[in-house]
Amino acid sequence: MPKAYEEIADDIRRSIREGTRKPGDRLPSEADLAQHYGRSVPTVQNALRLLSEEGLIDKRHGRGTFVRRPRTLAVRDNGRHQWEKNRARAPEATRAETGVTEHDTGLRVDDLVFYARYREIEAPDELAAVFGVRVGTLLLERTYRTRYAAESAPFSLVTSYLVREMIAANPDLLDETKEPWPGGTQNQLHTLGIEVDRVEERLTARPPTPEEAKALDLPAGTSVILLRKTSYDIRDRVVDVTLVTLPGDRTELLFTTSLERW
Amino acid sequence: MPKAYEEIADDIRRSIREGTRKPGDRLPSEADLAQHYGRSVPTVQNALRLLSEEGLIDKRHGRGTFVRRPRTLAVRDNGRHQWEKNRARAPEATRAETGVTEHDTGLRVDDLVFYARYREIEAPDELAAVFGVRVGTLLLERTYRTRYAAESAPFSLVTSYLVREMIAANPDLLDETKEPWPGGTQNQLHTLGIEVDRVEERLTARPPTPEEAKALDLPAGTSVILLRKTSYDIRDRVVDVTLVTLPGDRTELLFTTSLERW
DNA sequence: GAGTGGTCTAGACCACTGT
DNA sequence: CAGTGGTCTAGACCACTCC
Repeated sequence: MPKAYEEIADDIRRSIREGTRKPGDRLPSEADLAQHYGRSVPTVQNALRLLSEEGLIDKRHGRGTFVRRPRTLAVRDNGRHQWEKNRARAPEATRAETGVTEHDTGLRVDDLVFYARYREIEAPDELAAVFGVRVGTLLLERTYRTRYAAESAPFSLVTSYLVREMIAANPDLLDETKEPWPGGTQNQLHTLGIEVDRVEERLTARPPTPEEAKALDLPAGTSVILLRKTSYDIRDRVVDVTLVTLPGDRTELLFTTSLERW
Repeated sequence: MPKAYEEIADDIRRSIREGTRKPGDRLPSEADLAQHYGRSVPTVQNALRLLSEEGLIDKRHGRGTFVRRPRTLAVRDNGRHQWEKNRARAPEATRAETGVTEHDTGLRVDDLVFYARYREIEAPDELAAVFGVRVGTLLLERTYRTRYAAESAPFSLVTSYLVREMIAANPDLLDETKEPWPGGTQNQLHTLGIEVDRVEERLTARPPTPEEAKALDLPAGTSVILLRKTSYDIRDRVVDVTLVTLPGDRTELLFTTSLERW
């Protein structure tokens, strides 16, 4: 026994994949679709919800249902880490010109709006273990939001953790009003004589929580990519842990792995 | 005006986050919840669907609704590429012992069931551009499915493309019955004198298509990670393009970037 | 067979959008 | 204001699971 809402969804999905309906096209109203398929409105809504969850359509209250346009804007390249390291010892003027974010997006500093908040917290179990410190050790938690000047939602949620004691020798690093810091975290660590040796990034993906969907202005039918970046210095200490939440429909991550020559 | 189904969803979501309801717990039946909240059954179903999309609960027909257990099984590490390169020149006995998949998952060859299909296709626009060949050039398309012996669904969908002319010198490479090939693609290329220099991996995430959900046996409320791997040889030619679809709830990707010393 | 979730209806009323 | 999607009801019947 074929399920009515799946049949309707299959039919519309096919029309989108085949190109009969193009990105940006408006679908008939739910009432019209109900009549066309000889079903009730809730059944049609059921079908449309399925397609919405798959990311194929956008429903807009009061306006209609539209075929979604695919999009990917920012590319985040792991070459950024070497790039940032090279900049860490450059003169301030050079560092202030362009940051990693502009390096990623190809935009200029003026196109972006930056926000940072610092807070001190006591290390919970998990972070204490990663940093190799006792539970309760003071950490500096730094929260960042960056968005396009033209848009209202940030394009990533970033939280970074540092061990307070490790960086306290430079009081400027505890002061959120010094952000955005020219040259980024690697330059900040450089002022303390810390050299970053390697960066580990762990990735997973899942549907957004309601809070994430709201903060990143994500439509239904999108995923978030969770990135956990751990920086090690040349003495193999963990010097920074950063958690990043990225919108799956607007982000591409690029990792290049160079191999040793034979 | 608060929406009833959101209030119900918020209430249950809170109970899960706070730990009042633990992973594996069964929720009351929809009828019971409807009575408890003084709402109709469809409204309760609406709330539960929301939580299901978020990946918090699992609905199982005829059995009940359960708090989902988080899981991550396989870790895919970009160290795998150097590891595979080192093996590419090893004796066959060594190569046959362990493949990259076992390297990733920590399992033994016996725990896995392997499947491969080869097919020749004419290069479409996009692949032709990547390989730097004319549209219509013959490519070898290799489709792989690997699954745990104990489970029915594979844990990834893999499709690899090679330029037929580039590999035809070794007829064994055109024969799917030679799979699984000890030492993997890098050893296959090595038999032709091709040395892989670097690997580029591009990642995005999105909800699964119905086909992907079925093939990977994905429950509602999960995402897929799409990985597109491009291998370059030491002459900077593209020698392999591989598309991988991974279940977001069972996979963690790990990338390590080493930086040059000062 | 009892209990669970899955599908569907017919219709009401609300909320948002654009004219 | 007309048209659109959003929410909700009360109840029917089906399909799956387990005892």
